[in-house]
Amino acid sequence: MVKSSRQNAPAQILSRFGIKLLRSFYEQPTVDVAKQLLGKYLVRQHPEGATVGRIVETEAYVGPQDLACHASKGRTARTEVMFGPAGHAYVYFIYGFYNMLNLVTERKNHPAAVLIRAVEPVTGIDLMRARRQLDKPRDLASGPGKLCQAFAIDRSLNGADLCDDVLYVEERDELQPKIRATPRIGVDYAGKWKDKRYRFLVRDSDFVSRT
DNA sequence: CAAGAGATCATCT
DNA sequence: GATGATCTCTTGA
Repeated sequence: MVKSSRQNAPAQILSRFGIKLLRSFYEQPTVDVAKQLLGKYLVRQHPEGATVGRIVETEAYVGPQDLACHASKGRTARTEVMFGPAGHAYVYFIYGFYNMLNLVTERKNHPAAVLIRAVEPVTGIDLMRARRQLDKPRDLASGPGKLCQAFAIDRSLNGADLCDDVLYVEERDELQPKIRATPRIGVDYAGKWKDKRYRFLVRDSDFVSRT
């Protein structure tokens, strides 16, 4: 018995646990990172329990020239993290209510990041329900503000290293899903940059913020 | 279902 | 003093 279950162990480990993404992943061009994050798993460790979600929607904010990117306004206290090395969280507060989670990309002094807009709840669903005061899995993390609420992500995580153990992304045993690209949401002020197709969605996912 | 308003505060002018 | 990488609720068809 013991022997036969040991024989099965490697495959089980590969499918049940993922491999944490390395900093080199985040150092790639921002659009590539945004696309490749789809189908990977956002993991948040927390005293109340872990929450995990399959990333189904992202947006790329590619640098200071991108008028939708906060860094286009210059280097300030808020945007400082984006000017640092890749593989850190950029979390900011907006509209007086919501936090937004971004993952910093590219090299030091090139301010760019990927906004995580929606995940499909996988682990810790009851914890997400409690935090969101909602039952339906589809509504738990189908938007950047909702997902931060469900995952207990706030500005205390601004600057967190994604190569540590509190907040990170892992790859599981899954091929990259089919992708759809659209303009980004809520950036009408960004001139010619507002029409760039820098929003990426998993095709056919029911867990995106909007279609 | 679509459209609109209101909530509420950190950040930058 | 204005605004925003949003969400939820209300209204009305």
